[in-house]
Amino acid sequence: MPELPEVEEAAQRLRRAVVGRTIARVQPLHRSVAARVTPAIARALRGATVERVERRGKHQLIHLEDGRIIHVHFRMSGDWALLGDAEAPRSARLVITFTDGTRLALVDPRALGTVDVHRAGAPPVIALGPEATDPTIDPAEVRAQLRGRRAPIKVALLDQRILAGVGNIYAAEGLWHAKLDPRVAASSLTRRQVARMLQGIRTAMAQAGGARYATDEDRFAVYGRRGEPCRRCGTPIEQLTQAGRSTYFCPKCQGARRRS
DNA sequence: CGTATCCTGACC
DNA sequence: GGTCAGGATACG
Repeated sequence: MPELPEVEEAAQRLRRAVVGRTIARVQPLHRSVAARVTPAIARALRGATVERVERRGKHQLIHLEDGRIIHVHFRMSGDWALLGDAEAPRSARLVITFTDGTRLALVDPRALGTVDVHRAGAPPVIALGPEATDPTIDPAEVRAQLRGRRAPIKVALLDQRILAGVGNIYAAEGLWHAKLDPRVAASSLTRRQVARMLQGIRTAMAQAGGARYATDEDRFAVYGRRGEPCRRCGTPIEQLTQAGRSTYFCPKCQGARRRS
């Protein structure tokens, strides 16, 4: 499931599965896909060969040799599944069959994911900030982006134009690592605090991408842990709602009054 | 700016 | 039955 580390992992599986292969058949199985991949568009994909797979933030771009691009976004619950000979699961929203028999499914229980086919020469325009995992990001530039934004920092982080790939979980996790209060105005962060926040997000994402944990419980420091003791100071983790999304944080070590 | 909305499933 | 989900956008 899908924030930057998970989409990156999915894109790698996709790459291994489809680069160099030729599409034999495209079957939209739900209106979430069929609304944009019409029967004519699906038919026209037959015979096209995949040249490469690119990830930008949480977006995946399947570049075809003829210049067309299949643009996929998992939204809340999308993922790739290789079907083999198995029947497509109930949650499959799109199945692509390749000439060598490879069968790839977009599984997406909530059916909020999107698939768009762009014709050659008309690539998608996606407004994204720098990749959240990029260690060369200049904190001063991110701070400049955050100036004049009255939203709380946690809400601003969900705007993909600030940092590409940060979602609700890693926004909370990154702020915890950086000991920053999710409620403070984005515009109030110092350059130093922004630098710490960037490091915190990278730390959180690196932990997700690295060792696999047995359960979700061990993967996150604060996300989904309301009432459990903070790993740093033991204070119970609190949950609040910001812009309609849950935010988890430690009221003590992410307190508003602490400086740098 | 916050809120509703798309859609389905899991859980209380 | 209601509420809540790791996303993004169209609203008012």
